[in-house]
Amino acid sequence: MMSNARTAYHIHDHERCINAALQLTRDICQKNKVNLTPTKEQVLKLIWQSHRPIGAYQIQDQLARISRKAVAPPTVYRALQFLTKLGLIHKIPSLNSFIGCPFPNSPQSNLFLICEKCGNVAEVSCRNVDYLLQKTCENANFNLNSKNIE
Amino acid sequence: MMSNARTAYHIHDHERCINAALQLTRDICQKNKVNLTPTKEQVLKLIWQSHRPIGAYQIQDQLARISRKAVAPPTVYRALQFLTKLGLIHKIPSLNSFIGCPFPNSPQSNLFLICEKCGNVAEVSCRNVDYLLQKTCENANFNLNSKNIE
DNA sequence: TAAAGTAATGTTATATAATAACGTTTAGGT
DNA sequence: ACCTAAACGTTATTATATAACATTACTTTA
Repeated sequence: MMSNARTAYHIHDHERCINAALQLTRDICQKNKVNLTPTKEQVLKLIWQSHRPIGAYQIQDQLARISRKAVAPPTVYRALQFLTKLGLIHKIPSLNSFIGCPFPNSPQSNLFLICEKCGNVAEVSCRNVDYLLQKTCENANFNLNSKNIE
Repeated sequence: MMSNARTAYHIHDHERCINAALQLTRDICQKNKVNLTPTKEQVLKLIWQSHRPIGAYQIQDQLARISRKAVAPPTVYRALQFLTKLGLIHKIPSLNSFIGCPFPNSPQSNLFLICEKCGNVAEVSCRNVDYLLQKTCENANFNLNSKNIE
């Protein structure tokens, strides 16, 4: 089982989280031959500023403040789509907000532990869960393509 | 394992689904000593018109047509909240829409199988899945209060 | 039955989230 | 310098959800 629950809910050196995410992001962009523009990188940083998911319009505000100019929603949503496609961030549908993926290279489990107290979200990747859900879907004659567990 | 996948994705006598849901709803309202008003019942019926989840504003349109008068969003959202609290319907966050619960009395699993082809949604209640998720959360030192699996 | 209380509904306005459509800029490649 | 494609900007609009307050309707009881 892979999880960032240990760090996500506890005090830790968050700079390391950010740096790790940035490094992974650069690697993955290079591998995929796509261009991580300043705006996109900034959006990623804003998402990684904490382990709390952030909404698109919060990102918009902060991005506008940092870049000292108006930012329209499409700018933000473009970056979000870009990052999502690469598996670098996830949308948490029930919160209409976005969280950085701590292990974008691993087979995506998309199992999120949302803390009701602090609002932080940890991600878990667990073979057992994946396997059981796969089996459960097969039982229902259902072909599992993607999943989201909150 | 409990599931309505057999019926949900196949041709069946849907009147039976609707009647069963209505009967269960009336029972549950009586048991909880709450008042199932005509509007609320109508909303439930609209949700149960198919196994495809329906959005609040689709409900609004149809409700307005049926009752031959304007219906504002709060009317719909109030009914939705009422039905949700009783476990009679569920919101599918990733679709911003609502689906009838086929077994509102059973311990809620909230595991939804969303068909990418037909859009129909089946619900599954499975002890194994519940148990494994519970365990997984415990491993992460996490106390599971509610879940949503799509 | 009148008054008071409470549950339900109506009404208006607004907040929040997301996308469509189209124009402009900009960074390489030739 | 010119072309092209990707990225970004701009304006407008659609979709989803809730806040705040007024009104109605039903119930209970003095």
